Amino acid sequence: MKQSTLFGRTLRDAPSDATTPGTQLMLRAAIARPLAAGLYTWLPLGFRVAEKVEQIVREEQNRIGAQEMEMPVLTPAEPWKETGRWESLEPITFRTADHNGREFMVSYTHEEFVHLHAKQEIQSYRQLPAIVYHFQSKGRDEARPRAGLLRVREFVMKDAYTFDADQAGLEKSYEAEHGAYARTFARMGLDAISVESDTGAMGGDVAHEFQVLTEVGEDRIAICTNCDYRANLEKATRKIAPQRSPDAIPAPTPVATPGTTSIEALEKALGLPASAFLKTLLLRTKDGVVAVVLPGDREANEPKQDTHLRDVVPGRDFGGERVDVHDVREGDACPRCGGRLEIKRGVEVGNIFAYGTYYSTKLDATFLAEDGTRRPFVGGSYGIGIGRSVQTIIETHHDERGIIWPPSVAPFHVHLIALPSSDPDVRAKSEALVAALEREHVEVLYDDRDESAGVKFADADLIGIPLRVTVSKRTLKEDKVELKPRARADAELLPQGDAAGRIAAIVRGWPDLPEMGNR
RNA sequence: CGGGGUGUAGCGCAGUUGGCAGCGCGCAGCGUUCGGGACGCUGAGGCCGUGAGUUCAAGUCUCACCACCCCGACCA
Repeated sequence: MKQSTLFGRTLRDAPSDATTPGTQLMLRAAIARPLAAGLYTWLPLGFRVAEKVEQIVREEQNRIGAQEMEMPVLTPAEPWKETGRWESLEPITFRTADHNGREFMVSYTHEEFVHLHAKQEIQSYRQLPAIVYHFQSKGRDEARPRAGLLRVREFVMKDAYTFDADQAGLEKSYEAEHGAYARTFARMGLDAISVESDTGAMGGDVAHEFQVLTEVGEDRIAICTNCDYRANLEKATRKIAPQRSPDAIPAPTPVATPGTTSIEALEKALGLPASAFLKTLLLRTKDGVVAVVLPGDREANEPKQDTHLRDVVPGRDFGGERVDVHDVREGDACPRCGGRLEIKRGVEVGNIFAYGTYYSTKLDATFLAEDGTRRPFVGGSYGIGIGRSVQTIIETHHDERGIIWPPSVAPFHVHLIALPSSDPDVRAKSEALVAALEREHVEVLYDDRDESAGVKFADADLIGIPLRVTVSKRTLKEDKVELKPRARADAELLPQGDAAGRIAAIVRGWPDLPEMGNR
């Protein structure tokens, strides 16, 4: 590929609204361009990366026996209505209707439809377990897209769906996907950790997110410094210190607190720490209004009342259901081992979710079991955001000059720089080397532009292809070419004659490369 | 959805009390350069986000709207 014809130019300055380092580099290196808020176009360089990320995901799904298929972007309303999601997803989905008024949703996910297919294609327990997956665009009407490709309104997601005959089967499939995810992210150079996550409003039993810890992440993860407990803050809990015995505390007495409507004000007025207070929040839920009582130092809402009670002990002085609805913070005790919890930011690059028979019972998706009864499929779904993964790779693989792609996902293997490209000899030798490398299936971006050395090197550092090969008048004088890995500071000179072979050997030695075929 | 910010050339920005719309980079042509974002000369490129209003005169003042970004809320 000649760089002079590349569609997409590098930018010396990042647009001023690009805030994260990765977003700035993504734009500067011509990976993708914004089209509207939360909508991005992959430029050729970025598209190549996205395809490699996809291919790695594909290979790891195939490895566990998952079968690739594809379901449409536009989905009919009726199945969504059967599961109740047509209504519940209303605020965050794009909808449309055809000319006859039939309603559609831009696919948000595909549980409903894959279940309908499973119902048709799988008749017997003998056909189970089954795992299918596809790569498909998802639409989400995010109120606030942010940070380049990290949070967008349309993105390609790999989503896989497992179908099993029973809970034990589901657990096996879930484990298989969990392992596939670990291999997938490791291959693309992402240090993703698996954390316990909230199963959402859908109920369900078990869910994990694969999180890459980075400052630009929008999720907060509680991590135990002592054991392997790791959970999204949405799900995280803590060990609560035992309470003092109620017997030591006198009966509650009213304390006048006119105008004191916040815990902060109470701390000042009564000279006690926030943790000494209880506060009540009224939450409007679909089942009516619910009162929640929390320790005063958790959350920041303001109960509106001008009298407070002193010496109140939960259980003794009031009743109610004990539920875990408070937040967890840095320094809290690990619920598992009592160790210290740290809070870190992370990007959720993937999630896996065992929902059991939630969808199959609603959609009447059943199979004939060994004992002759009809049973609902026991399922799970498993997502990986492709664009978000690419952006996260950039966020975690760069230096002050530019991107440093892991070889497995780099847009090209070699960036070959002719210096100067106006020199006929340099040009001829460069093109011969490009041809020799391509014969060895090495992917080469050939900088044939009539630019100064500074511009070419700066672009090479910015674009971040793993190997930089320089063919110049200077190196040719010694009958050599220069090889410099992007990730290292030092370069070496290779004899021109076996440069192609040496470089191809390095590329073949890289682990984790996806099988892209000839390109 | 609440709060804040920004809209001027492809990108980064300046534009004074309202008085001919500018700079740097990039782009085109010519020439000199050629190992870390070279230099000279010449040039192209603008619905100043949109619409009303005030004024002799609006990039600049007023109002409304739109878009984008940031914080929060919401959300796989």
